[in-house]
Amino acid sequence: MKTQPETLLRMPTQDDVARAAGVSTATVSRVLNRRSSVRSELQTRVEEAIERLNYVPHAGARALALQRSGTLGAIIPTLGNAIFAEGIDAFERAAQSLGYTLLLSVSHQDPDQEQALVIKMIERGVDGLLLVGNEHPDQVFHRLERACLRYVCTWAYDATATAANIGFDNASAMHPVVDHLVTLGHQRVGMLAGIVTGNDRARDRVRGVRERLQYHGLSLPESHVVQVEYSIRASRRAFWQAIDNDITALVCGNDVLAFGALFEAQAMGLAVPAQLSITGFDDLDLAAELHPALTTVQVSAQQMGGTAARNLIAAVENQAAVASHRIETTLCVRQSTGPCD
Amino acid sequence: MKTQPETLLRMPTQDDVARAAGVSTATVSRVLNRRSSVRSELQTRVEEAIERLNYVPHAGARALALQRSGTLGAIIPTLGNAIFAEGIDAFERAAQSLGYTLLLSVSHQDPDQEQALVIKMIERGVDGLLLVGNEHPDQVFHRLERACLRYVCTWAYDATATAANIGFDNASAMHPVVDHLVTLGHQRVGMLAGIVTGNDRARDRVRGVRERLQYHGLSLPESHVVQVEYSIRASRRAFWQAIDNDITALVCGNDVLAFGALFEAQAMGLAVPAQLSITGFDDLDLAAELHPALTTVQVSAQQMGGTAARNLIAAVENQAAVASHRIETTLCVRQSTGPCD
DNA sequence: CAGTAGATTGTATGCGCATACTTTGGCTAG
DNA sequence: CTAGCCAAAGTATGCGCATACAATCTACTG
Repeated sequence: MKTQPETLLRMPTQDDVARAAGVSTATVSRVLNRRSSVRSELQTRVEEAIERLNYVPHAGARALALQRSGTLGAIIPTLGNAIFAEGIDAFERAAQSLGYTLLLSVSHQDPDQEQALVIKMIERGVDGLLLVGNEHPDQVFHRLERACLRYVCTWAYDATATAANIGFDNASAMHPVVDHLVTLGHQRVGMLAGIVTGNDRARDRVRGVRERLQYHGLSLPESHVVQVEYSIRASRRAFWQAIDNDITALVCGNDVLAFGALFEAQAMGLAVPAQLSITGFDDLDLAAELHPALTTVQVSAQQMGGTAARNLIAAVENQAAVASHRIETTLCVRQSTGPCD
Repeated sequence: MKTQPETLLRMPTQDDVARAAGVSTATVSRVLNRRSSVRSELQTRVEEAIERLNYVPHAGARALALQRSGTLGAIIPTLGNAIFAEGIDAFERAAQSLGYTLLLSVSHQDPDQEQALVIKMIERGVDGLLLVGNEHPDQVFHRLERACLRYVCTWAYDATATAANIGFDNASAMHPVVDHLVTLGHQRVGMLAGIVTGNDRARDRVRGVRERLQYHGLSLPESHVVQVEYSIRASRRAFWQAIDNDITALVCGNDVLAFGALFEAQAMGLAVPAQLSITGFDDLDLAAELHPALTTVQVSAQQMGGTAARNLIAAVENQAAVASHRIETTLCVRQSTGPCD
């Protein structure tokens, strides 16, 4: 008694549902999209058929007909950095709650790669795109504009940027750090920075430290800035180079670098903060738990990711421009900083 | 002299390219897909037109015509856990290098949510799907089978599982840990475990510890197992409850819990490992940097993610079943474990 | 009771692409 | 010199869905 026509050979389509429910495909579509009234009897008949057949609409076909995909894209430098993972987690959550799916790609800090990924995203027809930082190849912006694709640059806030920004001012976020150190009496400050090439956030943080030191009549010579790859290991190795110039305070471009500096200092018997003050940036969970707990700049990646998703989606759905948003940062003073000598 | 017909109103289509190059759409398609020979003169004419118009193929339409989307999906519990972030990073990288794009969703440990996300993934027409763990609602498996969708369960390896597994045996990975502790003379062992509900990995780790202790003639009573949410903070709070039963060694279900235990012990003046040995699981970067460095189980999330992507894609492209793969784990003995008293 | 606005439902079309099938043109073998 | 063949290009169709438009049916209004 095998009378199933075509089992498993093909995913059921709207047409199959229509036939099973004894209605037209238009009615099925209407039930699915609730954009038009359908007699409740037919409604349930269709719903039952959908259930029975395990029907699932085909997003590709939908995108083709609707000219919208219901997806949001994100291109980030890496997932290895906890702060990006956290931001993307929030971005995905907000997107999901508004019915959008996340397309995620990782550029590994390579501009060419990033450009290729942007094209991929356009192909995929994402409705909105999240990028990290304001520094991208011109071609990237051209293509995005050309495709009329809404996008937002995150992790940075620059009032003069042409792109929508959702983030914080990486330079001025460093000012309170410097103020804090100067108040504690520090005069010779060094910096363990992230790699600056192609990374406006890292560069702006260095700039912020330098400009604020100058404001206080101090300086941050190039020789006092050491660039390090993002890892505790690398940071530990670079630590000695960074404190070469008998410095009393070390500002780190992010928490991971600060962790490395702290561990290395402790391992070598350099007392923190008695002999050296150390600061971080990001306020990762770990920062508050260490001994001494790390003085650092807190920034809500959660809020940033969530806002980015919501603003992008609002822009898409209202045919409007993406709204920029400045995220606040806060200096968390803990025990890794103390008075100079 | 404005003679551009329809600028920016519409993305260019294959048709526009064909017209611009003076060929048919079929030829454009052939150039794009290189599946059939085209005279080199036409080839370049088409390529120039593509370049000139900034043409980008529409993935939705492509998926519709090809019945394949060129995307891989992944549904993970959270990105907040560094080890998942690392695994997904590798998964994405491998997928990207083979021409696939990643669709990522986060279930936040909610089975209903997960099921809804699986349906979303089917809608999106992903060619393959990565799940975490072997424990999922029946409906999830039914739907995946029904959709003839290749999928793989990661972070676990169970030879008896029906689904393809790419991961490690969470229970036996714990055996060397127990052996190590027993060799050091520990008799009373406690465990700080992850929340076990709906999490077969966490449960298997507890089981592994228990069965191995029994193998050594020891035991792990329920009262010696404390379940904790994944965070240093939560771990610190639960620490005292966990070592209540004058235990000499504390096995933690993951590194983050171990970090919390270690910090709390140190903060309260409990010497590690002199008074208490602590072990972790995952071997996060931080584990090796702490003082004392953490004895933990190393597992290559990198390898797991990469293998998952490659096996999924191979299965898709060869119309074959997904190959399971067992990942090795290694016990890294460091300084957080020592002889009992 | 005829007529009509309004509510439902059905029909037909196009979204952009890949490809089966068809046509064209250049060659070779007989 | 011509039938026959192969390569290259074009034509036409369908993938699954949403929706404009057409058709039908309902319930009132005058």
